[in-house]
Amino acid sequence: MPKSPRHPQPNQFALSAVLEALSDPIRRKIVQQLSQQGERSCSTFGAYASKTNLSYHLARLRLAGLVRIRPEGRRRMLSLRYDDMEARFPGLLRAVLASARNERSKIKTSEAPGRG
Amino acid sequence: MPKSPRHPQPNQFALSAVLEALSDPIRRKIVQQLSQQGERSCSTFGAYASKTNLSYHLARLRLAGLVRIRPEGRRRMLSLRYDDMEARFPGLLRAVLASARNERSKIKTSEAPGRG
DNA sequence: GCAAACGTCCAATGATTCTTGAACAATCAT
DNA sequence: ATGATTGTTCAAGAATCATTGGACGTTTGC
Repeated sequence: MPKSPRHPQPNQFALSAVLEALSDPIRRKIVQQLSQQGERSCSTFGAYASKTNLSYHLARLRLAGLVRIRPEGRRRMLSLRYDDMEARFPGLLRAVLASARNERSKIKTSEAPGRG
Repeated sequence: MPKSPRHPQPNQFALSAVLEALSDPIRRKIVQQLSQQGERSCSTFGAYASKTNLSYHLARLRLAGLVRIRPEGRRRMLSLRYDDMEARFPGLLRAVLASARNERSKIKTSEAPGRG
């Protein structure tokens, strides 16, 4: 694998890039998992996209400042840059994660209360 | 002008559509102005894009659930659907608006502490 | 060195998005 | 009805994004 990739600093984060990154369901899912389960290798997310495509999505998350990628052996460990995001855009990531959780339980809201 | 356009209900709002809508600087600027100055006519935002292009951006905001468009005479009045957004995705719009305000004051952060 | 495991980089393709201009529609004033 | 105002709709082009396959680089193990 190539060298360690570039990571922007918090004061370089662009709101447009962050929102674009989070607007994609695959990328949002990855961010969600990282927030729940902590650091993980790229291959953990192999089910969400092909190898190449996953690399593309991870690069977008990285360039937006949302994730950090750290080489370890022949793997690359992914982690959420929650604190950096919080420093730059307070409350934003938290709100998006909460909204994503909330949306999952969207199906069926008003209708047929029935008995169950 | 055609009939009154379609507006989705809060339980139909999609997080991806909302984040996509807010990821564009022009659309975010419009949302920002609406949040600060209340209801306004489309033409108020004529400086941000051409007539046709503006109509396109406003349609995206509308379909995402972010704005309501109401015909009044020969104008169309725009307003932010803040409460509907808050009901569907609590804290999200507030966080984005705060982030947008914050970003504006980004230029020059760490450098030349000097004496002032 | 050679092969397998894990990912990245590049070029190409298909799908969306953004932007524009021309034509159309509704309202207001004369 | 005529014309000006205010926006929408349609078709088309430019730009960007998403996805894929093939080649390549790095680490691990024989």
